[in-house]
Amino acid sequence: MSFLNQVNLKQLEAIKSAQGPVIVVAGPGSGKTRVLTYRIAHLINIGVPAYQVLALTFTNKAANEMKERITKIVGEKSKHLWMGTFHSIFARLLRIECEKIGYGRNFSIYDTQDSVALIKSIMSSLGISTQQYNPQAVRSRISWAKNHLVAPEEYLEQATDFSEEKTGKIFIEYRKKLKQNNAMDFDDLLLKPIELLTGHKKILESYQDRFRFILIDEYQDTNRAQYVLIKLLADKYRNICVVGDDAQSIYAFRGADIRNILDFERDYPEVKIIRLEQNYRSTKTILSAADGLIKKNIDQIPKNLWTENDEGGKIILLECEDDADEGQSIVSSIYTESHRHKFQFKDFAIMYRTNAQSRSLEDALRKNSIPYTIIGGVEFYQRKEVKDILAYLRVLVNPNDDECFLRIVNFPSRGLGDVALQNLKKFAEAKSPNLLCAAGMAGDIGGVTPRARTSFNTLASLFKKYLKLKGEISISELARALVDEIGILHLLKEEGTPEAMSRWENVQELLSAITEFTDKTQEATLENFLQDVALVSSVDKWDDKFNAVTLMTLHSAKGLEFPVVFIAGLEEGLLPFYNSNIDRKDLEEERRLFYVGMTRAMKILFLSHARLRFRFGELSYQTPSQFLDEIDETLLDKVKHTRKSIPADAIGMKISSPRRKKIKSDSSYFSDEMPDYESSSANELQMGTIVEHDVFGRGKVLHVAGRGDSLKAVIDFNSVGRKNLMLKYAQLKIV
DNA sequence: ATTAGGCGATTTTTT
DNA sequence: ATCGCCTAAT
Repeated sequence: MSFLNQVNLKQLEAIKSAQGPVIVVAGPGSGKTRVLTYRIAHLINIGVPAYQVLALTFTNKAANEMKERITKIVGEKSKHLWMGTFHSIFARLLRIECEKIGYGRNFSIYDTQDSVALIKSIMSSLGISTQQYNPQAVRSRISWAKNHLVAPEEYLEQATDFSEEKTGKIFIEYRKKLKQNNAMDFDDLLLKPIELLTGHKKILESYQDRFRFILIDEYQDTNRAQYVLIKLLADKYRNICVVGDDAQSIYAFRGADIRNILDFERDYPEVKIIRLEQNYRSTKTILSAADGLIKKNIDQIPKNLWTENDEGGKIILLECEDDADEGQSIVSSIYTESHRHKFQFKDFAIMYRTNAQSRSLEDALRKNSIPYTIIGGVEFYQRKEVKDILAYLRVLVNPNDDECFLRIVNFPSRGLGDVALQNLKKFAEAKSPNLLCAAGMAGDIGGVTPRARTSFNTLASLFKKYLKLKGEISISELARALVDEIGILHLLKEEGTPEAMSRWENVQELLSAITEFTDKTQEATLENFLQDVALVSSVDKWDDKFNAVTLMTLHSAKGLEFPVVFIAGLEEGLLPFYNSNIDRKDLEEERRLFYVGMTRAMKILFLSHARLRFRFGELSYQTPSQFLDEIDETLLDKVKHTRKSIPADAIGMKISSPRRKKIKSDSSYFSDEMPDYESSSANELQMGTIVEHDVFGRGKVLHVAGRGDSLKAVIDFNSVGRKNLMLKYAQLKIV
C-alpha cells in the first residue's frame, strides 16, 4: 500500500478510520481530496466491495477525477462504486425505485427555469398577478420550504402574511402539477428519496445494507434534506465520514445549514474528529492574509492553519478607475506575470461575485487576444433554441410533461395563440391525461378555429411518429430527423441575421453533443442523455486541459486551485454584495466567499477594485470593500492603475513602499502593448491547419471561403466529421 | 386571433 | 441576452 506513504499523520488517520462516524475538518489546501481518494482506495483494498461505498461530492467533475485516481490504485475493483453529486446519485436511485412512490421511471427533471415557468402558469390560472408577486421569489420560497422539509399544507398554515398565503396556495398547486406532469424539480431529487425510504422499511433496509460506507465531501454546504437523507441511510452501520470546512460554507442562500455539523456530533456521539490544518497549496503570505480575514467572523470553529511553503510575494491590490480599466489592468498583470514567472494562460483564474462582471473582463481579454474560458454564465443548455429542441425530446420521453409541451406547442410558429391553448387546456382537464393527447383529439375541442385544429393534429401526429421511431433508431438519428422535420435549421438559415446564425450553430452543437453521447455511452438512451443535461454543473463542463485563462464566480471556484488568482470588484455592495440591509450572518457569508477565493491561490494573489462601475444600468461611484481593511497591511501592496489612454509614467504611478523599486524597474508592468500571442481569431486560417473547437475538439481545415464576418471554413473534425463553420461564431484555436 | 417588431426592465451566488 | 407588454398589421 505504497500510496499511504504520501500522506501526513492526520491524513493517514482520516484514511484509516474505516469504521464508525468521522468528521474531517479540512482547511483549504489541506489535501482533502487526497484523503477522500485514499480512504476509498483503502476501503477497497481491505476487502470492502466497491458497491458498498457511496461517495457524495460537490461536482460530477470532482467525482470522475477521484474515481479515475481510485481506479489507478485499486484497478477494476472500483467499477461499482457509486460516486457523484447528491442530485445525480439520487436521480439514479429514483429511476430504479420511483414507481413505489407513484412516479413513472421516465420522470422529467425540472431546472430552475422550468420551475419558474410552471409557477407562472399556475399563478395565472389562480388569478395571481405576476406583477405583484414575483414568480422567482415564489419559487425560491417554495424551494426554501422544500429544503427544510416543510410540506405545502404546513407552509400555508404557518403563513403570517398575505403574500405567504398566496405562496402556500401556489405551492400546493405546484406539487400537484409536478406529479401530474411526472416531473421532479431539483429539490424533489432529495425529497422523494426521503419519502421513499421513510415510507418503505424494506427498501430502506436494502439500501442501508448496500451502502455500508458513506462519504460526503463539502459537508458544510449540505442542507437539511440532504442531512435527513444521509441519516436514514447511515443509521444502521454508522460508517459515515464527512469532510468539510465551516469557513468555506457559502451556500446558505440555498439552504445549506451549519446545524448539520453540530447535529452530526449530537447524532453520532462516538464521532472521531480529525483536523487537517497543514496547507500544501498557498504561500505563507496568502494563507496568513486569508486566515487573518476569516478570524473576523464570529461564527466559526477555531483553527490553526499553517504551511511549510515559501513566504511568497505580497498580495497585490490593483486600484482602478472603472471596470474597463480593471480589465485592462488585470490583462497587463497576466502579461507581466506570465513573462516573469513563465506561467501559462491556464495558470490564471479571474474570480468575481456576480456573473455580470465577466463582460468587461472578457472585453479586455479579447482585445488582447488572450484565450479564456468561462465557467457558468449564460449556459449552452439554457439557450432558448437549445431548450426548445430539448423540450421536444423531453416530451418524447415523458408525454405527460405538459410544461414542456407548452414550450414547443407553438415553436416553430404554428399559428397557435393564447386562446387556442386555453381551449386545449380546458379540454384536456376533462377528457385527456395530458395536453399532447388532447391535441390529437383536436376535432372534438370546441371553440377552436380550423387553422388551430389542423396545427394541433399535425403536431400530435408528429409526436406519434417519433414516439414510434424512438424504439427503432439511435437517439442521435432520432434527434437529427426530428430537427429536420420541424425545419428549425432551415428557418434560422433563412432569417440570416447574426443572431439566427448563432442559434443555428447552437442547434448543430446540440446535435453533435447527442451524437457524442451516443458514441461514448453504453446505455445511450434519451432518458439518460436528458438526465445528464439536467444535472451537469458548469464546473463539470470546464476543460482544464485547455490553455486559457479561467473566469468564474467565487461560488464556482470552490474546490479549485490556480497558481495565480485575481479577485475583481472588491467594492462595497459588490463584495460584500448587498442590495438592501444585510445582517451579520449575511456579511459573514460574504467574508467566507472572499476567503474561498483567496485560498484558491497558490503563488500569487491579485485583488482589484474600481472607483466607477456600471451597475443596474448606471454609472455609480464605488467605495473599496471593507474586507480590504481586514487584510494585514504588511501583506498588501497597493498599485494605482489609471486609464490606459494616459501613459502610466506621465501621471506617476503611486506604489506603496517596499515593492516600489521592483515594480518601477519593470517598465512593462503597465504596458498596454501586448505581445503577439497566437491569435484566437481565425484570420490566418489556411488549408491544412489543425484547429481546436470548444465542442467538436480537434480538426483539420479543408477549405476556407468568404471574407470578413462571413468567413467560413470546412473543417474535418476527428470526433464528428466535416462541419461547415462560420468563423465569426466558431471560437477556433490554432493548435 | 395571431404574429412581428419595438421598447424597456432586468442581473447574487446554483444543483 | 431574454422576457413581458404594447401596437399595428394580417
